[in-house]
Amino acid sequence: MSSPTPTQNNLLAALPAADYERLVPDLEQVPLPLGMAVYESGAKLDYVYFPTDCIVSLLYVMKSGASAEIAVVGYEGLVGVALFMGGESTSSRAVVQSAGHAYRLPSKILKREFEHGGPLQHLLLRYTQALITQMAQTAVCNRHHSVEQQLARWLLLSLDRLRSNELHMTQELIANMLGVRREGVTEAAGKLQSSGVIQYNRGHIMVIDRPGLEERVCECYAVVKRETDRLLPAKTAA
Amino acid sequence: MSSPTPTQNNLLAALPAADYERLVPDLEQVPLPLGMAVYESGAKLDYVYFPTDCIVSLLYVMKSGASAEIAVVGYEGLVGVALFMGGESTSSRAVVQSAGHAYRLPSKILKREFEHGGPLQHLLLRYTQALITQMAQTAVCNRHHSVEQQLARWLLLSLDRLRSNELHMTQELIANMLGVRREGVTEAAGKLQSSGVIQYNRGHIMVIDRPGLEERVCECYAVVKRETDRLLPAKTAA
DNA sequence: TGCGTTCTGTGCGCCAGCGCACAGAACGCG
DNA sequence: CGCGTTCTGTGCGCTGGCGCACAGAACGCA
Repeated sequence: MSSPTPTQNNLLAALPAADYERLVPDLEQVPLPLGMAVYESGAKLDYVYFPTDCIVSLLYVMKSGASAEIAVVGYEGLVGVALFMGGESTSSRAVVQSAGHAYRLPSKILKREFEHGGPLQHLLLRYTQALITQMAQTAVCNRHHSVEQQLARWLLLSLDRLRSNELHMTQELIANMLGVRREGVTEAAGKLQSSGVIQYNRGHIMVIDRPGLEERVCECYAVVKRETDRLLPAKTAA
Repeated sequence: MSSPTPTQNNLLAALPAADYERLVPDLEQVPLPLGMAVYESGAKLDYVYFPTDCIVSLLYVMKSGASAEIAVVGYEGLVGVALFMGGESTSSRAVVQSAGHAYRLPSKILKREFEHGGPLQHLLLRYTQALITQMAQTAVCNRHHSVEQQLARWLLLSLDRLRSNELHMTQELIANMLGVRREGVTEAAGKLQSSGVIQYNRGHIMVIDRPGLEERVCECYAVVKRETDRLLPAKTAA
């Protein structure tokens, strides 16, 4: 597997050529190993990250140690929206959930470009709105849906963001993301497996019947997907 | 009670004089009656609303009819961030939760001003980030905290946004916001009342011991408040 | 090959919150 | 003043998810 190019990130790919060319010299590819904290709660952001083949979870960790995922970011987005929103930091952490690579850009550069307005700014703001939709729907899902439905939603969202149908991830980790017990994930995954929708194997999950999975998911997935597609039409230019 | 002025909305009040003066002619005060849908899920936004003495809930209503509040907006913010984020619409509804007034501004005008960049843009984006924090924390709270804690959080957030210590609101409505049973609210409110923290009376709630209430709330309230205060320093200029 | 470690499956008892079904209490309209 | 309507309180039984405690299974390193 060769090293990914910047245009494998949809936001970078969607930039007008002129903007893209101006950014390229400052883009630096970095490997993002599993579990790495891309940024910590409350910390100032030195870089923003454009994932190409990894996923990063935004999650909040409570004083008690319990945690909950707020949103997940993959090749369709960037990590660090707080930078250009003006806050410089957020109360959540960003953790690599599936190892891979990202291009990072110094905060200063992104801010400068953002301030120019125009397509780059519009693109980033539209992405931010897609992220907002994801957060809102996470709140709703947390309130009303079963662990099984949430697991299905989480799988679909994650796999969409990896352009893949498999995932390396222990049940323990998934439980942390969903903010539920590990045993709850075991049970839910067991049901999905015995219905032939997924195949689970010690930290390796594979979706073998995507339509089947989509039948079992709650409406939350579709809401997020529809809104993401609406706000971020696939690659425009490079 | 005389009619509120635009500067009772913190965002409007924080604008530089020049920007404010430019907007004033297009600001129109409107009464927002209880229960009014300021905008519907998926609908195009014709106006944005700057509340002065009311609160508006952003909530998502599921196909089943069940609902959950995503965030609440008062004099500190505006309703309709999707407008300048580029989406023009959102998947949630905005419903008046406590009647009062707002100043509304035609979408076109706000968009034009936003595109100029500068203080107005920065202010709106910072507000949006505060809103994001609120949504994220709502997701966390929905996952991990008891109805009583959530009720406490909701009361504090709502009252902060009304600059008040009382609220007209039935338990039924609160239950809709929190996405729980009405009986659950009755029970939680009963506990708070018997500890002398609030006083409840047929659609009329009054906080009589705010420190007591703050002792019972989960950390989610403080996170949102701290972040809101950080991002939106109180009135700057008018 | 063997042994520790990590991951997954299972079986409890427990409890918060749900759904439902009423009863009383407060209000407001004619 | 009386009567319908709205709001609040209470009492069930039920269930999904929690916390805990193991046991087996797979892996990986020596």
